[in-house]
Amino acid sequence: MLDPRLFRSELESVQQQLKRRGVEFDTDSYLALESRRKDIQVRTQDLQNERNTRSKAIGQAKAKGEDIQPLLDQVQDLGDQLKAAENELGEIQEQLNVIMEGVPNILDESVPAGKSDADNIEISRWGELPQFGFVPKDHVDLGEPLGMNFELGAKIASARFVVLTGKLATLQRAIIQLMLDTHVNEHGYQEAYVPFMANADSLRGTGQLPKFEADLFTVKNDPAFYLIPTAEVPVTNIVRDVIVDAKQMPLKYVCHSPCFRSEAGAYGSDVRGMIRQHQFEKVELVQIVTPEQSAQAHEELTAHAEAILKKLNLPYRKVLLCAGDTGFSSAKTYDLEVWLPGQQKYREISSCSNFKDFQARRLQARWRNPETGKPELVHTLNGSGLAAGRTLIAVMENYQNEDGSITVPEALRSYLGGIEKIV
RNA sequence: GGAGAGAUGGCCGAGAGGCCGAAGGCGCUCCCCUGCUAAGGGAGUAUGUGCCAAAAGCGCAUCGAGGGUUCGAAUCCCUCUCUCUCCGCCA
Repeated sequence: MLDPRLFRSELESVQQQLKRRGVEFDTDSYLALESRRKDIQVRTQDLQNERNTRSKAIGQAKAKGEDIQPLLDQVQDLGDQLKAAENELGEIQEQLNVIMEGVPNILDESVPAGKSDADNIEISRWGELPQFGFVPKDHVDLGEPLGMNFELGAKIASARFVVLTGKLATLQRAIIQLMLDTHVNEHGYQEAYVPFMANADSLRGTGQLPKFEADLFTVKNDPAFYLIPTAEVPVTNIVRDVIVDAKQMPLKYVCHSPCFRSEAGAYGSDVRGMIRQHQFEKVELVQIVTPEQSAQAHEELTAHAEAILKKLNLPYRKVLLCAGDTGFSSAKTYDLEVWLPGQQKYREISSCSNFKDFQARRLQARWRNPETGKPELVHTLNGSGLAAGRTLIAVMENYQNEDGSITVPEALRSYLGGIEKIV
């Protein structure tokens, strides 16, 4: 959510900013609603003030033993007026809230113009594309003989689920372990274990609700739970309604979790293989920082995700998302795309975003600025470090041999009992 | 699942219809005193929000959440959530 004061004082500039995303903000209906809000709020508070003053007078008169009946007569219809005003105010504020919650974050200045992923800007490339003396297979063909089974996933649950058995399952676990160990031991993150279901308040805090409910799986319960689409949700909500001690900043959490996504809008895309699943494993990096730290923290966090790709010697490129492709809550996002020889394409394996104070405002996540002594909104950031399922795919495809075996990357061998090949 | 107790500011804790945005303590900040240290004295110290360009100022709201009773609710009533204790069940 953006600062409501920004709308009141710099409406035109906000409208211009939103245009960069291709969002047309209807200032007329906003202004009409806002001026009603002002009128009614002032009237409501005046009435409340009057009630408070008169009630106090009644109390004092009673204490002196005076007759309070005349005073009671004076306030007779005040209650009804007040209730009507309060109700009207509540309705208007609700309407304003719906509008405000539907407005995406203001983009960082450095975000390039553009409409779709075709306009994203490649920042850098790393690693050498592997050369094969044969036609490389994709992970589906490679995986089948090794224990990757989509039919079983469909039988047990539905399409877009997979069963991994044997060394492939272990390989994925090893990948997760390598990521966690690296981020904890080398990058200074604190490991977190969190609920994999979250309530509506938490989803609202990180921006998935109310706008993106269709992307979530709901668990029947009263009130409903949602399966987390990313560990970002529970981890970032650690600081919801919290004033963080300045000494503890920045807070850096790393969390492995399964992620559940309905992929409602993705019919027909990436139906083959493990690229786009309803359930996948991810190691997520979350940072809670002060506003002045966030730009640098964003670069660092992205580098932390890159470090995993480097350890695994997987070729990748770093992309700065353009205005049209940057997510709703994000001010600026880097994607890391790993090379998949089976597709002859770079595919997203990590998305690292700086949300600035957008999530923090919804979350009421604050820190106490020692300079002002006042609580101020924190900045939140997160990024995949990395998506484990896609990392598994990337390892399989980049490390494949002509006989269909997979060479285990050096960095993972200690996690796999020293074996060098999966056959 | 059953029985009981509870939820008040950064923390502890008083408060039982009006004098309560809330005593007292701890912590923290500033000042004074003391040659160090320890101790002592004084002042300050919730959050959100409206009017306002902003500050100042003046309001409004908030005592787990939501409803209700009342001229007036931290306080009375109802519903819910969470925490703790005991019993049962359980990885």
